[in-house]
Amino acid sequence: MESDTLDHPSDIAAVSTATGLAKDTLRVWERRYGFPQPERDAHGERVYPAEQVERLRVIRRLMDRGLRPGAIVGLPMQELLARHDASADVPSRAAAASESGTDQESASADGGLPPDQPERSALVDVMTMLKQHRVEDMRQLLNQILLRAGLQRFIVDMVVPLNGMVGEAWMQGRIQIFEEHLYTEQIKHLLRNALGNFPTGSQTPKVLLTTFPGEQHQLGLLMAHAFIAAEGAQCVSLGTETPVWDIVQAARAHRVDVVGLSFSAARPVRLARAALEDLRLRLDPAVHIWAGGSIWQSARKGVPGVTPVPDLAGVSKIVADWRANAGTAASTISTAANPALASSRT
Amino acid sequence: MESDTLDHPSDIAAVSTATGLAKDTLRVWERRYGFPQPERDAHGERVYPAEQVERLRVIRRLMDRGLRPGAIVGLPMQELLARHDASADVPSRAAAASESGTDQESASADGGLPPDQPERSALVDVMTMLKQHRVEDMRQLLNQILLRAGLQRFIVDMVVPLNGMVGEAWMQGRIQIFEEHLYTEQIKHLLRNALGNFPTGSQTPKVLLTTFPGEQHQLGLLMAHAFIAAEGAQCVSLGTETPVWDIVQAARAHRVDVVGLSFSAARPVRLARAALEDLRLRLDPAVHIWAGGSIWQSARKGVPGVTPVPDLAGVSKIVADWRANAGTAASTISTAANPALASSRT
DNA sequence: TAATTCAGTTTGTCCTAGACAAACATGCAT
DNA sequence: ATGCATGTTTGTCTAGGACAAACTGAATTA
Repeated sequence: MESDTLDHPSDIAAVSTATGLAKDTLRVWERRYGFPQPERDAHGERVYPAEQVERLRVIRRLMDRGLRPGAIVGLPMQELLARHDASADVPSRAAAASESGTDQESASADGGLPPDQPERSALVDVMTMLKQHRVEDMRQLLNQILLRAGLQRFIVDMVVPLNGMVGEAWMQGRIQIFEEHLYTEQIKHLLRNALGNFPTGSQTPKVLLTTFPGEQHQLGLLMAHAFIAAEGAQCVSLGTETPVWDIVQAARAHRVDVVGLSFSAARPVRLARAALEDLRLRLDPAVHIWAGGSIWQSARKGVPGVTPVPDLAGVSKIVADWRANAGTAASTISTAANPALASSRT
Repeated sequence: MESDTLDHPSDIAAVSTATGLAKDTLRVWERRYGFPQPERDAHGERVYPAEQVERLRVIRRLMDRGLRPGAIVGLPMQELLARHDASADVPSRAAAASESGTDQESASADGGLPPDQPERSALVDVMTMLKQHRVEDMRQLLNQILLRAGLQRFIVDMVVPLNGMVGEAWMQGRIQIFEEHLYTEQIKHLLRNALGNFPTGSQTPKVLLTTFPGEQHQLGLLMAHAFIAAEGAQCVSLGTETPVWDIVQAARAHRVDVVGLSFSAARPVRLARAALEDLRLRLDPAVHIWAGGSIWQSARKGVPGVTPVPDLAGVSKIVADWRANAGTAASTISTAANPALASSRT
């Protein structure tokens, strides 16, 4: 039961999708670090033993936490797990609570909520149910908490920590990928349902929500959507992966006040920044851009004309700010570096 | 209003994500067919003019309809659109009604429903609202039809044709990508909501639903989920892109009777077949595999031990069949070639 | 007429190895 | 402590060659 590590070798394409590492990257690592070191089939093509794939996945996880390939790629499994524990403790509470294999919006270790929530044990209960595949029970419990705590608190106190725990558990092999999928699916279901019952109030600001191409990241987007909607703003979601140009078009067509983008920690900061700059350039200067998600944990500098939203709890404030000085041209705001970092790095 | 074709050049990575064509493929086409023919930047790297990207997208669309690259890659835009109209008519009604840019489960041009549905005009209304960005009106109309027609008829009579129309409209430049996204998002919302109100009946069979890695394809999966749930079966959805091995684990853990996979027409048949064979091999022989979606329009042979579900209307029958001879080992069934083809090819 | 087999062609992906810019770390000066 | 100049790390791009799987279409058989 414990166990069954994937036991069959895969070609480079399979490894690439399984780990999220580009094929080019896999080849270049082999050249540079000597790992992975796949066998070759009759035709000279790479064949990766399952054990190496497993290691690659863990490496990927560590990288999402900010560790750099050169420091970890060669290491044996045991050592990797040790690094993992290490990185969970010291570097920053934010990074520790953050991230999940699933995908997730942001962490709010210091989100300004009572430290001893009554939901503490509920978290454990949910994990237990997940591990025992009691889907129906899990859904009921979550739903009950949602109703009791309200949408925003539910997200901050339950969903965010759960994302972390689920990712953690996967990393340590305590749960399988399919259980992670199952969890994600339930949460999405719940949030969508809750969202459906919200009046599509025509309050300001009107926010267009989506992600850039490459950011599949549904749960994060959905959490943002729910949070902003709960704040009384009017949301239009385009789903994930909208090309920049189409975001511009959509913003124009819907006459939105704000474009909200969601990012996961999983992708290179460089791409995100380039896309953001591109968007800022093409978008009407009067339209604000809010960029939320875990990139802000690894990015040092912000992007001119873009408001960083390092955690969900910050949403309320930003909406309030917007309402305070509505109509101000966006591109002059927040040229400064990301303030979120100042607090967590030390 | 009409227009704004994307007006800025992109590098190979951007083109790859924008068109869904692999980078290797883009390079090899250039070598073989002389198209695309990107310019080069100061560093000798490819820079694709917007016009070529546009053409590539149309080519991609035509390929999804079954046309082969060699026949169309060199052609100018005008000619491409002509081919498009041609392919919509003659080859097969199935292929014409099928496919959409969004993504879609299957077509049922001959799904056994009254040819003159009262919803005929509703389809046009929805398209109009979409083009005018009257999101709220659109949602209300769709919801109303859903309630009146019931889930299954709603999907077959509204969603499937709409998917086709939206894809069509995009192809002809009558709507933008973001409008397509918007449409998809609304439908997902609606279906999830409907699904949420369904009792999670513990009837047989118990079906595990997901897609293979690489198949992002949420809408198709969701439609299948809704359809099967409406049939009274018990569904567990893992969301999209579950690795084969994890499907096996999940099937075991949940003791399901059937594993249902959803496929889009967009991806190479070869990969799908390989994955299916792999899955068949690892899965308990008593568990049936249902493979639904538009692959069956381009695949000639079926896969041993896998039941093809070429269109949603077929689901009812297959569920009924299962109930009739429940418990029969699955791997002996349907070794024959795909029956769906016999009718459409001639 | 319809299904099979066989050759011939098309097509996507993989291979190697070199190059370079952007992101990062580090040390130095203010 | 903060700003700027290093040096290093790292992902992605390039080239043309190779090959197997998927397709086409004709010839064959039931």
